[in-house]
Amino acid sequence: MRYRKQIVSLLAGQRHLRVEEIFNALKAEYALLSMATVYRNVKQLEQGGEIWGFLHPDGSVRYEGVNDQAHQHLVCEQCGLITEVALGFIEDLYVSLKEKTNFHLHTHRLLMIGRCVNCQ
Amino acid sequence: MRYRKQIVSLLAGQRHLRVEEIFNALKAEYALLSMATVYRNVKQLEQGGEIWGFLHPDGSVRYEGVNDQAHQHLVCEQCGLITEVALGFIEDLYVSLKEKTNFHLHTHRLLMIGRCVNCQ
DNA sequence: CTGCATGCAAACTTTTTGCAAAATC
DNA sequence: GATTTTGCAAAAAGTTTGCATGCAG
Repeated sequence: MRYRKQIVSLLAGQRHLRVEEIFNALKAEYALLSMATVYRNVKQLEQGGEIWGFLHPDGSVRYEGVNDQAHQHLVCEQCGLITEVALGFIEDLYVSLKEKTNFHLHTHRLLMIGRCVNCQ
Repeated sequence: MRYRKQIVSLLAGQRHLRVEEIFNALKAEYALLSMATVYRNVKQLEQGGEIWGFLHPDGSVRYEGVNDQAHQHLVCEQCGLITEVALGFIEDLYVSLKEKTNFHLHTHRLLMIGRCVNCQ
């Protein structure tokens, strides 16, 4: 996985990219790169928990880096702007879910959809 | 949209179905039904906020009904089992986000991924 | 009637796979 | 050298669209 690091760092910068966008970004540097490779790398990184994908309200699958900083998404349904916020209390869930339901949480994805400041 | 109601009630029953599964379920009753129609209906229902889709960890897009009962998902990454739980405090978010960031929340999707009781 | 929803087939888009060449260890 | 990763091309999924027909208001 020669491209592993590049993909991770691409996604580390607060970005939510489609596979094709990742491809284009890397393509600039590695002209020979193929989509198949990007798909393979993305899938492995996702399974390894280093990045994750979610369904954007526009219908596309987007990926972002999993950083230690727990954070959640505000997605504007009008313009697509994604803002990340930190909602600390989510962490409490991990503990209480384990206690109450014996469900062992590994990770979570909170997508909050609405209208951003500019689109109201 | 002749199939609107059937799709909504199919998804109302605690189910998380792929488009193809919706198609198969309705196909039993309406032999002539085509996938295109299901896609068209699903998309319209989604845009209308009656159902919504999310990316299941297995990679497929699944839909579920939006019922008044706010609820969240526990998805087992091992067996795929989806459990729904009600986490009341999420509602507080709507108010506090509006106050703090002026982001007007319309809806949210919380996916919690981990291991269910049987798969630990 | 008039207009919107549907079925069908074709066109796209997105994602996966087989395999030989190349890179890695 | 043996093993893993890559490019390419082709195939398989998944999704959308054009158009003639059918159903609903």
